Amino acid sequence: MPDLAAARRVTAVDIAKEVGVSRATVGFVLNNTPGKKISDATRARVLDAAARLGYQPNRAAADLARGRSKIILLVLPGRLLGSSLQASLDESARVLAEAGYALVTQTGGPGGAPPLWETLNPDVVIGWTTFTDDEVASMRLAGVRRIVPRPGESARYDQAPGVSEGARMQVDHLHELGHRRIALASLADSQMLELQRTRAEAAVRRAEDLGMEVVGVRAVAHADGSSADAVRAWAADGVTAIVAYNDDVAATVAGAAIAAGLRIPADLAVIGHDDSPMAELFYPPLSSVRMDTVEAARYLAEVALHEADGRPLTSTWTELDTYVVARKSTTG
Amino acid sequence: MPDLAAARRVTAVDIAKEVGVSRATVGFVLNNTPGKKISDATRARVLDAAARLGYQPNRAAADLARGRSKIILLVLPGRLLGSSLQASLDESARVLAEAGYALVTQTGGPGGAPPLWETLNPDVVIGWTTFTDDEVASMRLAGVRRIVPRPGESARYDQAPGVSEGARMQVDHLHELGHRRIALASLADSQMLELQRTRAEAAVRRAEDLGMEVVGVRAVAHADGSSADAVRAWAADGVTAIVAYNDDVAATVAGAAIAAGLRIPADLAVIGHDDSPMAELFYPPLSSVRMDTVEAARYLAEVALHEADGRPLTSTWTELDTYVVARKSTTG
DNA sequence: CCGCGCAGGTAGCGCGCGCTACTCGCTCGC
DNA sequence: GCGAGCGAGTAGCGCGCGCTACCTGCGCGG
Repeated sequence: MPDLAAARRVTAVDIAKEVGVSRATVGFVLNNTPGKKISDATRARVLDAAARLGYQPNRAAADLARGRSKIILLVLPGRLLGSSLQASLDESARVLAEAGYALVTQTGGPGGAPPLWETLNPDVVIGWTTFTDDEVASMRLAGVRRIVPRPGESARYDQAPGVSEGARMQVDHLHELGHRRIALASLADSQMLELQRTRAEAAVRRAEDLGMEVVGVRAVAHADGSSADAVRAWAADGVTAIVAYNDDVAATVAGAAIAAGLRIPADLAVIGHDDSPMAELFYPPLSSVRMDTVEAARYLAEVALHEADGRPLTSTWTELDTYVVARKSTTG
Repeated sequence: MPDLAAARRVTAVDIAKEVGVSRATVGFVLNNTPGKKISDATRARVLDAAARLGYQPNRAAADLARGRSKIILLVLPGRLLGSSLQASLDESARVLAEAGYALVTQTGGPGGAPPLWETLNPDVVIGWTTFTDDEVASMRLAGVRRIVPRPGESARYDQAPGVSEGARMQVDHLHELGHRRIALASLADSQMLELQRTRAEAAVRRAEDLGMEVVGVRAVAHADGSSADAVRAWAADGVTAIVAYNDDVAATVAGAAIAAGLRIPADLAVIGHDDSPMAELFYPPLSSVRMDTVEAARYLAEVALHEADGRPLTSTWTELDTYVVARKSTTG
């Protein structure tokens, strides 16, 4: 039964005993407490003992003493967000982990599981879009003190280039290809109405600036026949290209168009957004807009550390790089 | 500056003072401590005060005193797993939240972000597949005591019907449609080699039992030309249907086939796995295999509570319901 | 009328760590 | 020669909660 010995976790006291110093000294060494001079000899012995004994600080105790946890909660709206971001989030997590923080992401909006901030006691909660007043109240009640974007500082994200820039580029792309009469396709059952509206507005504005005609916005779902209806209406209306809210919408539209006997892109060009894996897998491959999510993820980590540790912010959200990935759904 | 008052969170001491009882009493009431008699009158006053003051127990302190956290970490292998599961995970989270537990899911395998169990101090870690010895060692070091599936109890999941049943159903479906010569398509760059192999073996075995010919397994990627090559080879080989590892693979194959001028399913039928949203959005819509993830999610919550709270297990993994969703990629 | 038992509490320790407030001894400037 | 100053460390409190060990008053049997 070696479990008897292994059962108790190694604490700072064990290290102190082992080395022959006080527990406080151990703490100072392990935390690199600034303003505390510990001789290199002692420091080395403590670190050695910690490694040898396999010391792991007790999170709960540390959190309690510190008065805050080292958890950063990222709230993403459903799976609607480009999966490329999901991927580069790993990078953020790595950076944060280096600073001792755990990045927990929660997807899914209202009606789903109860928000993790109620139970996780995160130090910072970061949202992709602004939070509703109810959500903010709930966080406050749960003791969350750092919220990004700050309640009150209204929807910075929605106004940021990263959000509407993609929509503009979709339009530019179609314009370059000679399209002059376009329509917008959005998602019917979405929690992301605000984001959709923001993008749609940006697209319409750009199209008008370029002298293009915009027939309107249509909500599309693949379950009912709404996509078939939409395609028919567009065809009758002389529309030659569709700006889709995201790649799912683009695929729905493209599928319906093919089913209706239209050729893509000759009869109807379609461009999506987010450059999800499906954009490449679809046949014909879908043109899409890719955002430099690596940069976004890096920025995310920076904001988190700024809030949690007070580190300085060196860059801004606006530097998000966005570009069109042209594929056959527009270029043939 | 009302922050001065609001800054300090409400603790059990505040409630005790407010009600005029000891802090211990407050604790007994709030935790419904079994074996402790508290009069209904006092109980009501305590609960009332707690609600009025907006009391939220301090997670860190509770975890410290209890000696364990209330976090359950679920480790999923990448985004490869059917997204339908992802959705019904909300249900598990809800059940667990009711019991006071937070369900945190981590996706992404080795090479990605450092595992959350190192920083989150979860009470239970649940994996979709078995963990490697390294992972188990890392968890042990981090102080994780409850691991599912239990290290040692080898790969129950991989042998479970839920995992290979789908592969068998893919084959059955193609057999029913009259196909007698099939091939398997798998993913090239995957962290899920074990799962792929398990499924492939199951598919081959079933096909042989049914007297079908299996040409072999080909790894396919959409980036290089491997899918086009594969389609050409299959066509030359007289293969009439493809069993794809998942919907992404199915889409890749279907796209390559269409590009090569083949008709789907007349010249080549394709069936995917997981019934991801893209299966429905693809044109032609892809037949796929759907697993009853709601049931899986419910089971997951049950296992978690069994490990954490010692609640009894009432069902087993084997009851996972699996069925084919037939669409045009096989049925025309 | 005594004492026993039990409902209904209370006092306070322990969890492991962060960190402030102290001590101690030695060097160095004048 | 002496104290100021500093490097190097220690004692121990406080964080908020779970829970054990104890305490008290009251009803009731003998």
